[in-house]
Amino acid sequence: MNWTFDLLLWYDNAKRTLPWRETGDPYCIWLSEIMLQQTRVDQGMPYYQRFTERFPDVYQLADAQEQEVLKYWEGLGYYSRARNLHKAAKLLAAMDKFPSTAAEWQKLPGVGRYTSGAVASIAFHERIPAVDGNVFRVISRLFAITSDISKPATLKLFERLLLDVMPSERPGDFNQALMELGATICAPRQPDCTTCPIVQYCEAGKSGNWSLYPVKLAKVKSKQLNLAFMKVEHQGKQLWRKRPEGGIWAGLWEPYGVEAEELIDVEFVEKAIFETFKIPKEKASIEPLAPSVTHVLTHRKFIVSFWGPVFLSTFVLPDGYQWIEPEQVANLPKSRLIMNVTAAFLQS
DNA sequence: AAGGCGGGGAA
DNA sequence: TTCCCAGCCTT
Repeated sequence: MNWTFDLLLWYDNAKRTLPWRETGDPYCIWLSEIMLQQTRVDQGMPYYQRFTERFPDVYQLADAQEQEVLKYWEGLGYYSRARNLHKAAKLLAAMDKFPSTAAEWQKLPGVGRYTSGAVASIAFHERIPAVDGNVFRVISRLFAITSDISKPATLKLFERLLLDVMPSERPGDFNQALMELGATICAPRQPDCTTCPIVQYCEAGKSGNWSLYPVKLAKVKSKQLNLAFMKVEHQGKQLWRKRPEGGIWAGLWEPYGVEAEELIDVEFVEKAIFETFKIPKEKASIEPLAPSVTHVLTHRKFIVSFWGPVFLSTFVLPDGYQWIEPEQVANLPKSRLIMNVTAAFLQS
């Protein structure tokens, strides 16, 4: 007997009931894997429900407009996932059937080593590992591995190790069991080793040294940036733009704004408005629309202020911006930051 | 190999 | 605050 047996036995009894575990549909399994990238189950669940209701199969998704797909992703973050999902759906819809191997799945946009392994093992029973953050933690503790998990070579090491030990039967359940253990018992802090089904095999668990694993050297450094959004109006319409490809919040909408390294005060905003819209300085006088807020991301910290309103008598359209009817604003896909402050823009 | 890319829950 | 979550892509 070995640890893989005990792990699977535990999984059969203790696994959570999740909607994507109630189906064998590759579309649903693929969607769930994309949606849960760097995202907790609790956070993704309501999105999964709404998404599958509106896009029940790959053809419905492929036929949709990207803006509507983003609308259903609104607030979930990492929006390139939604755009790549949509692109991949178009490719899949043009095929006779879903690919059945991890190698084929990994050719699709947004599908990397983890997701391809997860989909192929769960939906098609291919004997291939799926190493995510949970698996890194469980396996590094189980074997007291001190390799830096932020290095690609360490991922290969873990995949090699798992390929050697994973059972031929139920590879998908085996991969999910590792993730389930990491998510429910073998937590980053305060793991519950007393209820762990494989603690007797675990180097870290037996010695109480769980806090040493996994080893992760790279740490993201957060940069601070200042943003100012302005309510600019012309004949009852507001100035908004769809953020360009390539950067943060790509494809999502926001009101007219400026960004700067330095603090953005009223003088800064008045100067920006004067230079952009060429209106008389005395008419460029504006005030705060709402209190400033701090918006924190993993790699950014934004200090955000809101100004206006600015009424334009002449029609000025900065590059990339459009005039939007206030009633249409609700339909635009927006980042969480913009979702939070849209009300202040509409009412004031 | 390194950095960009969201948002939220937990300690 | 800090960590990290069913990671992927570009440079």
